[in-house]
Amino acid sequence: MLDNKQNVTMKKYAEAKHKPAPPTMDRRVTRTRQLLHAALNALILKQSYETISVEDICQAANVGRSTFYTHFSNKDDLKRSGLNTLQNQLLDRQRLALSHPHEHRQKTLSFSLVMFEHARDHLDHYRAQVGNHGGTVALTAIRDMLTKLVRKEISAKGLIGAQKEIPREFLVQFVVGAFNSVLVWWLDGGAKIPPEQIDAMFQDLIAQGLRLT
Amino acid sequence: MLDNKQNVTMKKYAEAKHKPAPPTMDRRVTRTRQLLHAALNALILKQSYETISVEDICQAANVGRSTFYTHFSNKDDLKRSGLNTLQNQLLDRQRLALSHPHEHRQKTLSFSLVMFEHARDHLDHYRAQVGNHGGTVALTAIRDMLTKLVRKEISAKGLIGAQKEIPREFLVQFVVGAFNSVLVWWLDGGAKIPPEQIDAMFQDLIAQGLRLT
DNA sequence: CACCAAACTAGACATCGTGTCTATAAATGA
DNA sequence: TCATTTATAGACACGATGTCTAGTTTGGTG
Repeated sequence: MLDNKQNVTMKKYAEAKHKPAPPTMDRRVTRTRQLLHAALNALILKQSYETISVEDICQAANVGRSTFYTHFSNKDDLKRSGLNTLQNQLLDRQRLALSHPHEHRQKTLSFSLVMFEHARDHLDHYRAQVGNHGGTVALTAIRDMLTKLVRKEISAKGLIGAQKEIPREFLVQFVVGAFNSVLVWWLDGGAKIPPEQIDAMFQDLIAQGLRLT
Repeated sequence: MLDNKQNVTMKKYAEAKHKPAPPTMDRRVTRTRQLLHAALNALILKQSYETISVEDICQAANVGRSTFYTHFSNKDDLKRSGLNTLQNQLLDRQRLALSHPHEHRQKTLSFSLVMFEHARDHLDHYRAQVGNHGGTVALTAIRDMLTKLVRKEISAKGLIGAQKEIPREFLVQFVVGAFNSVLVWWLDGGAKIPPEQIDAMFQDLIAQGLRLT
């Protein structure tokens, strides 16, 4: 029932979740997918993700609607797939950064700068995928990934005084929520502030708190 | 074109955005709306908001689908309308709290405790409307409201040292993001921790920052 | 270059959810 | 009781989704 001829053929390229990319990929496949991703990203910058139809994407990409469904099972699938590329790059950088423990300042969370920089380097993708217009799909994915990262970073470090009695998960949610919010704001504003600077601001608030008079 | 007989009649009760409630309301109207709200809230606790159809809601409420549309223009409208009730109550409490300046601790943001308490007092509503299953509608609304509140609170107070150079809006986004995230986490977990305690934790992190060793 | 397998495509199809409208029955409040 | 307001079933047009078929085009390989 499920083994449709077309689907079976395309499964050859099925992105096995975490393997890099199949050795060689038919040019047409590459082209089509790239066109669809680009089209979606372009559309998101103009209208909200929810209001975009598969038809719209195909039209913008100049690709037949039938073709869309041989590559992706629906709109969310397309979006997620685009996000995965970014995510893997990001995780690679993250690992790289952590593998240099000499620069690893102790009292600091290290995930944020890497992420701000990565976002700057792929600004268009990020604005579409993660910005306000991008809908829930990407934000959920990013949030999940961040949550794991932060959980690990916080667990690896100790806490001082009264904060020992605060549930770890509370801290994680606090940090991730604050970061996510700031990131979206930064992206929607066009990422005018340089990564190092916005990260410094974020680190300052995380470490020092909000100092009101 | 737009003046349909039914719509015109129902407009009598149109909630004029911020006026309290019409003097007398037909029993049937009250009953129907209440049923629909309850049904939606109940459904949200079982499945995600996006997957719920108007048909589903009507079935759960035991109300004709035609009837639905004489009261609300769509699913989001119903949701928002439910949220408005909560919001107005919350804003009232907020005003009340601010009108007692003697308890008004200076170096502190005051919105959070009021909100945690209000959430505790209407837990079922909140879990449905604001929790993770609740979709984007409510979160957006809550976020907007919070943003205004926090913006006002921060502007009213001064900042110390390096933080003077951080954009106000950055601070606002940081605080709102952190709070929202914590609130959702708390609600999804069943709000086991008492409001005073979770607020103390929040205030501690906002004021002192994350103290890592 | 010629060929075959793989990818593209238009278009048909069934299905579902939406929002509007009409005509009728039922409930309400005066 | 009675005029008015609601509730309702059901029909309708519409648009989007996901599947499928049959025919065309394309790219990689021998």
